Amino acid sequence: MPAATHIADEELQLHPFFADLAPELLASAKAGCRVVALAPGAPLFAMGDRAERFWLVRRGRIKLFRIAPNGAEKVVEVVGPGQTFAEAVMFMTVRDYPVSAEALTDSEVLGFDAERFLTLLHGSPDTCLRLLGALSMRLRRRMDEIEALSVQNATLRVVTWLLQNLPREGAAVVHLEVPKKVLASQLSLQPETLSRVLHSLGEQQVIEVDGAALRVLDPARLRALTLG
Amino acid sequence: MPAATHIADEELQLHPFFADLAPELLASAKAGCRVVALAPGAPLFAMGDRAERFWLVRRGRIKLFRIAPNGAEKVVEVVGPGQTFAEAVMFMTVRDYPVSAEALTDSEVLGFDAERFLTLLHGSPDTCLRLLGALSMRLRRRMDEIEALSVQNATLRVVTWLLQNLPREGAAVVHLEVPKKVLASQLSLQPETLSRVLHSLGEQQVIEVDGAALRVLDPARLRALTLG
DNA sequence: CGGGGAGTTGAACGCAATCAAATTTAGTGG
DNA sequence: CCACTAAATTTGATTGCGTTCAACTCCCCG
Repeated sequence: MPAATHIADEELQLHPFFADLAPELLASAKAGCRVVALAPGAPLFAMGDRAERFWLVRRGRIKLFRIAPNGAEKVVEVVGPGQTFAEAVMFMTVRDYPVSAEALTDSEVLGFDAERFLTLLHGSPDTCLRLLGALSMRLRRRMDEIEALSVQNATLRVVTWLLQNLPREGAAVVHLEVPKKVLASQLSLQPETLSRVLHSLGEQQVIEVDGAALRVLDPARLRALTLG
Repeated sequence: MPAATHIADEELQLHPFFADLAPELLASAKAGCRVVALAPGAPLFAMGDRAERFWLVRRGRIKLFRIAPNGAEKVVEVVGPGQTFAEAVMFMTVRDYPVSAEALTDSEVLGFDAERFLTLLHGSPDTCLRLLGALSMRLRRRMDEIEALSVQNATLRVVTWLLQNLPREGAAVVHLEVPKKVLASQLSLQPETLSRVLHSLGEQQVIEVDGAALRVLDPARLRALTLG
């Protein structure tokens, strides 16, 4: 699919970071924007690269990950349409990407010039506050993850993830948007361990596993498991 | 020691968040400020409490931690003089503290009214940008920690911590500022495990343990361990 | 002296990682 | 539509690291 290089104001304004911008500031942001199309598996940037842009996903899914010195890969996050990533590098003195990014699926992302965006932030305290809100929420999620890694075992991490990804209403089914091994890495588990945990939860009649569809049979019991 | 209730402009301006503020804004921040003295072990707030203030340490050390449902305690961070904490709650819609805080030593902290500070941020984009920088750096550190928990074993976590806390120049000695069990919790280890790791590094002639003083005998070899 | 917390040491256990192999699924070209 | 290959996932067997439980030592402060 060819990249649509034109970017409508309306498309950007759907995102909080651009919603408050005065017309001339929005135009400036657009002027420094670049559209990038990515095939599945294609890299966008690598950890340590000089970070001159932050990104907004237009289509597809992008995997953010780190490679440890020993070669182990840890998936930090998977971002989808409408989500931004790597905004934080704009504000750091060492402006290097702290993660690598590559497409999981056929994707299209918008890259915004960090320097330019930083300049226009001076004229938009509202956008600054939205950014502060976004980073604060992310910080909290990271802290949740650190706690999970520190005190929860494999089953508990999977259960917590299920509960967090359960639709607020409607059928209690979680559809995996990524391969199981990617989910395993996000939860800091080996694929084998995730498989065993899901199997075990299935045996206990708590969930029902059908490929990428995880049906939660008993949400209450699932919640009870987290209060151990 | 009684709390000094007067707060000099100069004291605040040492901190980046206040350095850029126009005089009237600084005065406003001060007006909403409260001084709190804490004895060792005294709680400042608990996770889940309504967060109406963010804090600056004037003296002493404050432990930020979480208690998991199963009762396990995880120390997230220890903050010292000149450092702020819990700023992020200002920008979140659910304004509850995501951690608990208590004094490790005899301490004194300044608590700033979040609502008031949020208002004055509208008039100071520079301060907004400093906050964004601070949160971004913190976000990166959290990501480092997540990677460490995911891919490093106990020894590697201790070694990495040692390297990060080694003075840039001078004697290669790390003085523990907190009890070993607090450090263990920060590294998500049991106290017994930390003890064994330090003992083992001592046996290998990489470090020398003398109470709270950890002398690094061979920084190069320490660094080599991280490249495993 | 004596109590108590912090830290260390020892022994045994258990969870998840690792290694290995089978099996299912997905993707490709005929 | 099917055959074929590669990748994803599952299952089984084994190992090892860090936890857990328990006892002991060392200080510091009363």
